Amino acid sequence: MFKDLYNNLFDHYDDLQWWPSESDDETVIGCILTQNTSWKNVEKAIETMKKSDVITLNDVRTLPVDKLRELIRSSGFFNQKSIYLKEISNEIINNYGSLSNMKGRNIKEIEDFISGIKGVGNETKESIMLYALNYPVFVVDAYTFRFLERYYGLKFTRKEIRKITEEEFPDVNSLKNFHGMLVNLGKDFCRKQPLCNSCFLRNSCKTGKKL
DNA sequence: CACCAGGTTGACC
DNA sequence: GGTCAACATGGT
Repeated sequence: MFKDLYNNLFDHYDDLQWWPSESDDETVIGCILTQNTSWKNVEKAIETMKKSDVITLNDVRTLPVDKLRELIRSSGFFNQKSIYLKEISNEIINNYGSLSNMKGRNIKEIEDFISGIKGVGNETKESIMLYALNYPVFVVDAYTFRFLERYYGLKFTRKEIRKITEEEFPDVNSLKNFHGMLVNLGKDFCRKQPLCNSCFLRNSCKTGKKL
């Protein structure tokens, strides 16, 4: 169902090598910080953290929450995100010791565990599963819902999107790239006409933006 | 000035 | 089950 779409996107974007980060720990941190926030603001926050040598989940775990809150200020929602970062770092380290110890386990066990962490909703969970832990889980975000509805003229539920994508693209690299391409597509078009079929995958667009 | 960004929570129905 | 305000910074 989505294979043609994937191939069309791939022709334009190629392999995007998502998620942009230098480590699995940083991926998890980015997953929390990017909640309803532009990636630019997240990059600033991560840079600020790095300057204070806060790089790993264990660094986050041992840092006082007040200090952490100031480091991530630029990412917005810093009061709740600083708590979320402390929560997920504590949970992962206390229960598994590290992210690498969570890899290769029963997928449902890990998905249920992550779901139980405060501050981790569906999309954050899916992002961590796919990009930090390499489980074959598709990430369904706001761009995905908006785009698929316009592109196919159908409304999809999260469950449906995950079922279709995970059956059609069982390899994690395709799932990673598919989500990354959809995010880039969402950024390349304005919100009011994000999916503009008349311009999708063409050189010009009525909105004035180009793909 | 208004609106949005790679969402989540808790309250409410 | 679904809906909704609150959360906060930085860019356009």
